[in-house]
Parts: sequence; structure tokens; C-alpha cells
Amino acid sequence: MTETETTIEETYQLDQQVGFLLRLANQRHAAIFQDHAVGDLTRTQFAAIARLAEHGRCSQNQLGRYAAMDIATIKGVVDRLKQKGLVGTEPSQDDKRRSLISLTPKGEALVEDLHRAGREISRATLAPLTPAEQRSLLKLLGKLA
Amino acid sequence: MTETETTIEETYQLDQQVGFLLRLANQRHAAIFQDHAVGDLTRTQFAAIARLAEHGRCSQNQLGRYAAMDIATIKGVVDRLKQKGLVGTEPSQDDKRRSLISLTPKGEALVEDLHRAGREISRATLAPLTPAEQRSLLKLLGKLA
DNA sequence: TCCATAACATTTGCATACTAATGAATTTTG
DNA sequence: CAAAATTCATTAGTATGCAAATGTTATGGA
Repeated sequence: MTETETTIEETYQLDQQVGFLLRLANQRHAAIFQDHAVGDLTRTQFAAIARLAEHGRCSQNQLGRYAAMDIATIKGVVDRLKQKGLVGTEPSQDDKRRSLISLTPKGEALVEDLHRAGREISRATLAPLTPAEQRSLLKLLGKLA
Repeated sequence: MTETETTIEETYQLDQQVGFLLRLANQRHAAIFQDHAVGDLTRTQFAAIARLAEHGRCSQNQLGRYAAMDIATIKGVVDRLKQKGLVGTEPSQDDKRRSLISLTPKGEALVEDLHRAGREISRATLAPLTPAEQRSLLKLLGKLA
């Protein structure tokens, strides 16, 4: 290895760090999401609704886990979805600590649109890659988790 | 394609969406960053300092661009770094609109540690992947941006 | 049966992250 | 040369994102 190669290898480059690249990818995804937003839902609200559609009624704590959100975060997301009339909450019958969350009819009505938009958002996000690269990226990201 | 395959293909799965996977990867990176934090810097503060070390003194607007941050966001990050005594600001001589940001000696003193930690954080983040997969992931993420 | 531990949700506090509006300063255009 | 357009930074507002503390409830062990 020549001195030049050593120097290049040792120079810290933020642009090449996985964290920085993840951030850029995330920002681009956010922008694309904005272009295809259904209603005026945010990315996290979208994820919460998608999980409720998939799992049905569940506790707030469970929903947070399904949607990869901290318990304080999911509290806020559920509050805002309640304000939008898209989810409802009720106390659990067999565990007074629990709050059960479910989609309202209004929320249910959005699900198909959200799925359609979700597919389009993913398609647009991955557009710079070939199909093989797209599969590879999803696989590698999945392996990181 | 059989009906089963069609059904699986058409069922919307949040787990397989690139946005969701990016979120998970980001969260994991955040947790690893926390384990290796230098001082009590956050990921965005780290990025800002790394960019200042790389580019030298620049305007706040420019620093935001270098670090992939919104102008309102970089304002807050610079404020907090000033509070920590790691950066200083001065008005530009030739453009009164501009504020020039640079590292203080205290900030400079951190840079080597930050680079070392940065490498370790990236290494740990990519650890689940083989070296070839790591290169592939970085390349694909770079292609998405 | 009672106490310690754990679970669930809420609250507080701090740090982003971004849009939009605003004012000051600079640049461009007629 | 003056007005229009653009740039830079600040501010306000909203939405996360997470750690830590807190109170209530449930569970497990002695």
C-alpha cells in the first residue's frame, strides 16, 4: 500500500460513513413521501396506521413495538391520529394498565390508499437502482436490523 | 405465478418497505453512536464538527449544506455547539447577511477523537455484513442519494 | 399473603427536522 | 440608478425521537 493510499484510507470522510449515508437516504425518502402523502399524514402516522391495519386492535405499547417507536413517541402519534379521527382508544378489560388502539371506520377507509401510496413511495425511492440492486439493498438493510 | 404468490406479492408489508428499513437502520445506528459518544455530542453535532474540521471556517448556510441540515436545524445545532464552547461565530467582513462558523481550539482538540469514534461507530454498525456486503451497501446508499 | 419487581402509560425535558414567514443585505435586471 | 429578485439568518410552529422520572397495575417469589 503506497503512502497515498494510506493517506486516503486514513482520512476520515463523513460522506463515506454509513450513518451519514443513512441520513441522506432518509431525507430523500421523506421528500418523496411528502410528494405522495395521503391526507396530511406524516411518515410515522402512516406506519402506525399500516400496522393497525395489519395487526388489528392492540395496546399502545404493542403498536409502538410494531412501528419501531419509543413509548413516548407512539403516545404523541396516537394522540394526533385520534385528533384526526383515524384511530380510537379504549381501556383494556383485563389489564387496567393497558390502552387498546384501533382504527376507526374513517381510518379503515384510508388503508387501501395508503398501501397504494406506500408502494409508489418505495418505488420512487428505489428508482435510482436496478431491480437487482433494489433487492440487494433491501436484503442488506434487513440484515443490519 | 400462482394465486398464493400473487397474494403475497400484493399484500402490503411495512417490514419490506425501504423507508421502514431505513428507519430501523437509523435507530440502530443511533444506539451504536450513543455507545461510542465522545463528550456528550449528538449525531448531528458530530457531523457539524466533522464538516468544520474538513472545510475550515464557512458560513452557517454552507455548513448546513455540508452536513445535510435544514437552515433552521443548523441554527440550533450551531447554538448548542457554541454553548459547549466547541465552535465560534463571527460576522462576515464582505457580506453582512453571513455568519461565519469555525471550530474553537477546544473543538479542534476533539477532532481526532471524533474521527476515531466515527470509524468505530461505522464499523460496529456494519458488523452484521461481510466486507463485500458492506461495500455494496455503501455503494447502493450512495447511489440513492 | 405480602413485598419486590416488572409492565404500561403519562409527563417532562432536550434535541432534532422541517415548513413558512420575516427582516436585512446582496445581486440582478430594466 | 432604482426596483425586483434572491440570499442569509432568525423566529414560530408542528412533529418526531428518546431518556428519565413517575404513578398505577399486574406478576412472581419468599
